[in-house]
Amino acid sequence: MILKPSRTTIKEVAAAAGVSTMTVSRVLNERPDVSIETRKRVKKIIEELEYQPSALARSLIQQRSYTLGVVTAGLKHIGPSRTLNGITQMAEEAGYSLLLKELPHYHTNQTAPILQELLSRHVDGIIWAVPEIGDNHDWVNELALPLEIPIVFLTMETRERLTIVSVDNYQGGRLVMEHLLAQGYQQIGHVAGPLDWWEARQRMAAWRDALTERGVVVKDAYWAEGNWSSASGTEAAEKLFAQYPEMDAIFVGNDQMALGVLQVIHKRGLRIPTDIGIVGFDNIPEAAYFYPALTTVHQDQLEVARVAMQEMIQIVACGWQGEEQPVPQSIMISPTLVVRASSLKNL
Amino acid sequence: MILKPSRTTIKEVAAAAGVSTMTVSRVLNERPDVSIETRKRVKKIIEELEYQPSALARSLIQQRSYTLGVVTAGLKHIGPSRTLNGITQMAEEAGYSLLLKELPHYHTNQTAPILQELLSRHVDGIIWAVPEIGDNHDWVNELALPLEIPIVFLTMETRERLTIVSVDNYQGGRLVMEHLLAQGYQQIGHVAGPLDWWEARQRMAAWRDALTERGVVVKDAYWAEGNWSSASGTEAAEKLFAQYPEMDAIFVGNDQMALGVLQVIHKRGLRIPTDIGIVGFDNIPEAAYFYPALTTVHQDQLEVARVAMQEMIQIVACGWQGEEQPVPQSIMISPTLVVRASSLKNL
DNA sequence: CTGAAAGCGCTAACAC
DNA sequence: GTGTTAGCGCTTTCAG
Repeated sequence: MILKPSRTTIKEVAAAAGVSTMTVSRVLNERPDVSIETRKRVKKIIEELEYQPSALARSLIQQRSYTLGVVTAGLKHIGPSRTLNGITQMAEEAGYSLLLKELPHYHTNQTAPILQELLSRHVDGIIWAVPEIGDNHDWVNELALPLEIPIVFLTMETRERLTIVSVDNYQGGRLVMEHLLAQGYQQIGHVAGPLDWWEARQRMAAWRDALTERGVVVKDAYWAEGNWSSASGTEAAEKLFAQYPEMDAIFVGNDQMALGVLQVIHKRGLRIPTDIGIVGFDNIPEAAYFYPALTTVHQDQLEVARVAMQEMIQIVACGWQGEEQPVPQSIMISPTLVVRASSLKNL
Repeated sequence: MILKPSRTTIKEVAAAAGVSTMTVSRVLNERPDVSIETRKRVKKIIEELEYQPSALARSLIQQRSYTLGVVTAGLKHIGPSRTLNGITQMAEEAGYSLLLKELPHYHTNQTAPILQELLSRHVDGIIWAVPEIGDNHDWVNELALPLEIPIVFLTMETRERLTIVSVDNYQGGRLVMEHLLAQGYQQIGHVAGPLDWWEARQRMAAWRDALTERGVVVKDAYWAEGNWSSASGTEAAEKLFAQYPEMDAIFVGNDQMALGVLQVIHKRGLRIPTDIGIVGFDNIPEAAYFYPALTTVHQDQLEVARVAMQEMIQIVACGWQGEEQPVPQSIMISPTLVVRASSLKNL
């Protein structure tokens, strides 16, 4: 089969079939009110001419494009790209095309032009898949609320009147702590991600709360802040060992930092998990092959995308049918703990 | 500022400014033939109404959308997402929007519908960023050649009449081998990626050629095939040690498999790089924090994207101006060797 | 310098 | 069942 660009128009098909463009249109849209014969004839011509209707022209007249805008950031990191992977799959399944924008930085005050551009391309909705860091979501009340098309946020702190889908990082942290405590670890330190990240704060809060509930008075010496990189994990671990020598376990804010932590532990000649237990967060593919294999928290990004897409479609459908929109809500997806050798003191 | 969807039309602007839509259009497109006063007045109204022209309507009439289709696969892996990252950056810079499609699998015979859909949305060109595996590019002669819009392929074997941009995997492999030989390693084994991948074959060919040039008769016992995963790296390493005990270095097809290989080496109590040297490929962020830090080959995906976008823009521009198209060519981007502890026998 | 008419490719609304 | 008219939002062409 040879593809031509969609330059064959409905007019040519109509002419070739000896009918009006309207009839061709009806055939294309599988309307019932076309006689069997005409339908057959038109379909044959469509095949022959390899006619492909213009989604652009359709979008224009139907005021609906079946296209969603996706805004992301930090695609070169595994987290955002996993999220995007989930979105592409769900969008495909739902019959939507995606218009992709990647922010140059996590922080950008250029959100208005980006929304403008997506709007100018008549997207039916927007998925904002940029992690919440510092004040990089401060624009939402000003810009997102008045937007007449739906916008669904991923990985953002709960806010009134907005539709948000996030993995429950706090719960993930609690899973880690329950596990470590159940294994008999007592002196649990924490390597936090950068605390301007909402996710890092959630994970840390879980650590702090779990300890506090056990009656531990959490001191500043018990934790150190990293920046998600393995290098920062190394630094943080050195610091922690210096200021908290009794430490017998570390809850590390992500797997990459955990890798850096492991290095420090090996250099110090400590045994894992006997002398010290380690747990990470994210379940990157490599984590199962760290030395030792790393216990970590798995986030189901496909599930996040599925829920986000469901919400989106529901809102779009309601707007389309003139029905009342569902109340915006914040939905949390539960993560799961993947237990491996690095934290299994009791075998 | 409050954004409305782009429902403010050029008509309303024209009415509010007391001019025809044509004049507004001229102002929008910065045409010179509008009086200063009229221009000012129109611009003011545009501001006030927050008017945003419809890119859709423009695309329809101009027969040009300033949109490119991007087809990718395996986004959840770091390689493809890095590539996509480069593409988004370069597209933004060039003023193009991106319509993203992710194939459900690397092998799919559903390429025609995907091209069709992109065409129906009037993309100006297509970037096919799916790695070449088995016969998953066999459709190109049939479908891509007759396409009236340009299509640029990434990471594909050279083919006549097609525009292709790839990292030179063969050269990368040669860099690895030069380095290992220079370090004094003699018995160099290879853990290949899955050999239906073009990239894996290129890397392996470099290994084989380098040894052959040194007068080594390459035996089947000297290599094993993996599937890119750390698990397969472990298996391959076990197999290699069994069938090639004299081995003093391993060139591993990617970093993730190298991680699995490292595990095996540690369990066997061998010292790196004294007893055995290891080199990977890809330079994933974690590689610098493997134990020991991994020597590997870095691929500049941003450069790949830049070159691909340049080619694309050039071809589009020529088609637009009715000029002759440049001759399709296959462009190779040189990778670089990142030397770390895992292969530094001589310090 | 400005506007009127025509039309990009398609479909909603109404005829017949 | 089918065709006609009108128009989505914009720009091209040509008149003035």
